[in-house]
Amino acid sequence: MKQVLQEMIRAAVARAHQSGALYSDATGDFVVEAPKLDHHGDFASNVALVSAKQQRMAPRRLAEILLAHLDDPGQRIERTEIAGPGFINFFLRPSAWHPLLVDIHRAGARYGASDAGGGQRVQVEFVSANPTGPLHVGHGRGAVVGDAVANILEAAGYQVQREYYINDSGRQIRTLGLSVYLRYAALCGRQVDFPENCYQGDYIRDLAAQVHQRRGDALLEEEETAAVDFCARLAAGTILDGIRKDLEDFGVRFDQWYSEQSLFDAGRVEAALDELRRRGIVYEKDGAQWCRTSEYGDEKDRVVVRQNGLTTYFASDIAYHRDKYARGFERVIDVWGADHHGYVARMTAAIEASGQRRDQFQVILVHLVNLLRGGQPVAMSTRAGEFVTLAEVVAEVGRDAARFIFLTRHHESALDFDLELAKQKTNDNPVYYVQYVHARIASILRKAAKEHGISEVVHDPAALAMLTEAEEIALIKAMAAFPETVAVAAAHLEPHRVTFFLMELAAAFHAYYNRHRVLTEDARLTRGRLFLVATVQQVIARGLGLLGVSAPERM
RNA sequence: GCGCCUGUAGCUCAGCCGGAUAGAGCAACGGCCUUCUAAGCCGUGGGUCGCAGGUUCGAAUCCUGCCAGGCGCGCCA
Repeated sequence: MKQVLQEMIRAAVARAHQSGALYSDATGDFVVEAPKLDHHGDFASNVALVSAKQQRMAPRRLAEILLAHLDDPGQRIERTEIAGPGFINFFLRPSAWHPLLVDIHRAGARYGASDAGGGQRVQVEFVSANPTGPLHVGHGRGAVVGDAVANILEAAGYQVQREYYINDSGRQIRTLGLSVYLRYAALCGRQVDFPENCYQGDYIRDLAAQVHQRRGDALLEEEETAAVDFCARLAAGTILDGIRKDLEDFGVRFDQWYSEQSLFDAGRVEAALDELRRRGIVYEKDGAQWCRTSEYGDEKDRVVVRQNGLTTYFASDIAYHRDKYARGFERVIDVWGADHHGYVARMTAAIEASGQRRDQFQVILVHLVNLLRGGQPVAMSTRAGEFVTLAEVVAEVGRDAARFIFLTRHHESALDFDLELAKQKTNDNPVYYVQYVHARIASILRKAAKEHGISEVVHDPAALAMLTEAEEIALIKAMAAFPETVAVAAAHLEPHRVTFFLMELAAAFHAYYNRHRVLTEDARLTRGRLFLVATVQQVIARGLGLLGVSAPERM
């Protein structure tokens, strides 16, 4: 509809220019948009303001000339007005909206999709929590944001791969092994000091018990390094299995689980460093090896090989990201916790130094989640091992509520997650507000089949023509915003836009539902309204689907 | 000290690649269930968009400076 009006305006300018009413046929960079206020019409354009200077004419006068030359062959426009400093407001006839309803209905699940991405291969890497402990709510937010972004990019025409990077090498894993080993030794009756920098949580004791169950006291006889290594591998494997299960229960699936250790095993870390050395980007200083990230926008150069000969985490990351592009991804998106934001510049620098463009790499920084219960903060201390896990939260409030709430804020804004609120089945809880629309419509459709013998929603132009109530047009207008919402959400990597869209569409539906009946005495009107609500149901389902939230038939 | 993020109604937040009288939800107050699910709807009140400048016909939005809060600034991961 916007495009139609845009074309009409362009044509009007051209016509006015031809007739000599305007100096120029230039339109400037004008927009047609849905105004915030209803009484500003269905659409408004700033064309007269934008091109007033070029046309050497006052905006309002220019607007008048444009309107005089406006041709509306489709008879879509009911009336127009010139308002404020020179906006042109368009008020459309209800009939102008009806074809859109048919389009949406026909498009089905493809409605809102586009080919903006042109099939470009994109990788979204998210969660990637170290397998040293269970996932907590913060990981949950990252999981949902990453998953929803991936869905939205798919809808926008990208070919998306979801990946989880497993940090299964390095010191944290050794610390994990040591933690389990020490708890195990204690189980065997040894007197042990448990250092503060070891993992404190109860799950470590559980893992130690597993070790004991499997090996008895025998591990104590082995050399400590080997024993710790055994504990590390067993613990990391067990924890990772738990993480997989928690994510699966949360509706998050990955196409690929990529092991850091495999990078070393395949020699990719050395290969990446070798290449950078050859190109003089990695150099030696003070007995360590450094990457010249400062030449690519970072504050300073970064160490990739320490004095002790061990590579840093950053070195693996360089190799890992190099491999991502080698695997054919043209764009790479990483979802990180906001506390890692200091890492963005160096990673971007490394990627550019490795031969990619910096715009091929984007980081989504997901901010903190404050867990509350009834408005009171829930005590959480990772260090002391006291935290509420993602699995516990999902078990308590449900997958849909948790996912939806994680997406009710911009990801760069801290989020308060109140467990009590999330469980409430009231309008305080937006997930039910939206799902309820789907369930209500399902209920109507069931009743239509059962009591009115209407088993199929059919397109009948005469029936659609009867959809003239303000609430009906408002519903169609709300749905009309979906493709742009998806497109903008994809362009900005902002899934919360879909959430807000759904809440608005839901509000429009509930208002309609309370004011008008779908199933009426008038068969034709009923047919039209059924077509309308079936379309709404379909868009709601599609939107919820992008967020990974279910669309229930009953509630 | 430097860098990033945040600052919008009593509370929680949208809006931020410039547009009209800044929007929702919650909370407060008042209404709506013999009819498709009240997990719903309708109405009322509520604002120096952190502050100060600048650019612009026009700024919550862009630029500069300041203030407040969060986070980050390792040869840790």
